[in-house]
Amino acid sequence: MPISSDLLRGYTDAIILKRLCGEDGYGYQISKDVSAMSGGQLELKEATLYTAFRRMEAAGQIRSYWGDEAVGARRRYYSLTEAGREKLREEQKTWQETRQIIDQLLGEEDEV
Amino acid sequence: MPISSDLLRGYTDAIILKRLCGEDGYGYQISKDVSAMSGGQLELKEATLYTAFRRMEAAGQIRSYWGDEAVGARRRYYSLTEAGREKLREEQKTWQETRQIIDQLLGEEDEV
DNA sequence: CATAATACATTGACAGACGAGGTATATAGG
DNA sequence: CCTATATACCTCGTCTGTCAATGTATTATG
Repeated sequence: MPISSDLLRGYTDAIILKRLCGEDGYGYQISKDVSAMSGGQLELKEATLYTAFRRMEAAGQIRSYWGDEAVGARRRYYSLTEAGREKLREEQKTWQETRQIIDQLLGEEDEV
Repeated sequence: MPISSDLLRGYTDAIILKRLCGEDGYGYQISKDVSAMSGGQLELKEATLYTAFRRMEAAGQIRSYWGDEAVGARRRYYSLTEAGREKLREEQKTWQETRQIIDQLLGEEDEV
């Protein structure tokens, strides 16, 4: 049973930025990478993915360029900008805070 | 700087259910309790709160009744149903999984 | 007697997620 | 050769949760 995407709302961007942190990537690949990294539990839907790319490119957090594949379908690669790197740092910090608060507010399962 | 509620999206219900787990409560009180329990970092906005009450009551997770205050403004109290208790357990479990996945996908701040 | 705190509630706008639909290329199997 | 599958891109319209704005009423405080 995959994780409800509604619970991930707001973290899509951060997850993509983190993936782009090491090296550039393209949509389909990023989707598969994230899926693999979560043990198949999280799957970024295509519509969600491309919406995020548009949003982040408009915000100057990523840049895109077409790959020069000789064969196969064309790929649009994305790379992190300095603003994107900064955004990622912020998001990671926010996540730590958010995590702590929810932990505190939800308590332990055996307390119910 | 309070936590963006957009990052909490989907957890509002769970947070309220958890608060109602110990004893019944009314809107304004729950709002203040949650605020206090988060060290003032999370504030459930009124519109969000009442939307959540309607949603959860319709789903049979909570029940409501008017208090019998002799003085002061009337209060509508909410209590957890068995379905609500079950829902809370599920949400807590989901949170543990979600937390782990995001941790894994976002990595450490100093890795950026 | 005005202000603030308590306490309830609704409406309409906004933003993110995503199902459904579309395009095109390459490969493997029958 | 044809079909199915995988790769790879994209958009439109819908749904849902959040929240600013707005409204009501009661009680206490200065």
